[in-house]
Amino acid sequence: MIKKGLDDNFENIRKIFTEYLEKHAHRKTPERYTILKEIFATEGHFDIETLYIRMKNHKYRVSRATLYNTIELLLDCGLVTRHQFGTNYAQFEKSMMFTQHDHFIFNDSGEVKEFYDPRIEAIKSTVEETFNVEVTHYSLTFYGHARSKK
Amino acid sequence: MIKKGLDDNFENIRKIFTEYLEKHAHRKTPERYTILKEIFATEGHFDIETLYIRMKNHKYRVSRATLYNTIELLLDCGLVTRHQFGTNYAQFEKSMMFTQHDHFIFNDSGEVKEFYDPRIEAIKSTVEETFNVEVTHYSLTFYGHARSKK
DNA sequence: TTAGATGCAAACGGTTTGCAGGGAA
DNA sequence: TTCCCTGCAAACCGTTTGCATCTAA
Repeated sequence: MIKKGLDDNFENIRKIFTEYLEKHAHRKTPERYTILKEIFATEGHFDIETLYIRMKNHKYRVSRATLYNTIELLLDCGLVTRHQFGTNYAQFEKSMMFTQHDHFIFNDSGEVKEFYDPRIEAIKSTVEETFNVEVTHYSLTFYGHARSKK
Repeated sequence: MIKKGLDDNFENIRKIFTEYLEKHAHRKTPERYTILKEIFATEGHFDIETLYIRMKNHKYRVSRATLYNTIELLLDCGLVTRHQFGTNYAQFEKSMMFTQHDHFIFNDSGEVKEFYDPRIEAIKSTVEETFNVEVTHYSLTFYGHARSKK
């Protein structure tokens, strides 16, 4: 049951990607679909190198160039989100349609926690009014460490 | 009057840096003080390359290596803050002791606006309680564009 | 058939590092 | 005098690009 649900969900993702590719007259290559599948098959955040290694381990050889190229498309159609957690390399995660969230990063390990606080929307609105702008996206990240137990 | 006030303020900054260097048994080299001065003499955000060029124009030749080295010290003693606005290079700004603020970035030009909304503190507290952590710092950045006038 | 995509490797650009020479303590 | 710091240039590493080859349409 659950398995089927997940499959159905991925079918939907696949369809979104297909529609996007068709709309923009991009080719539907097997590489692109395999990358999409690999990304949606795993949880959490990843960087390009990790994804590259993972696909190698799964016996599917793609070039880094194609990974960068495809990630670009996935970002453009909203299926993947890009983060830059204070480092000089990018991290990504599959978009979770109905669960907008922000991040807490452990200073030492880099471990990522997710949360959502609706009050951020109020701040966003205020910023939009203050500068007379339209916010397209935002990034809220807290950094810190476990509380020292007393 | 105002000029004097600024100078006094910089004297104070200088003193903070000196105390930091002494405390950590780091040498008080002229390069380090010149870099500090250059950073506090200008407004807004900057990256290493910009600072490098600017110092060259002011007829003071420093190596990039020394800039990176010194910035590290300034970050460590809290006189400078580091940002990574979604790019793969870092931007910095002098710390403004009494004016905590966040950023709005224009997607096209990269222009930076600053704001402060106290409601972020409430979100921070909630995150600390939720994950039982202590937040050491955070980053809140909105990205967007000017409102299209109708 | 052909324009767009892939794979490979070289180029790029910000940052880091190794090392010889220089200067603060 | 000592050894930390500086300047220079090479190394690093994530990302981008050029190009020959391949393939979806």
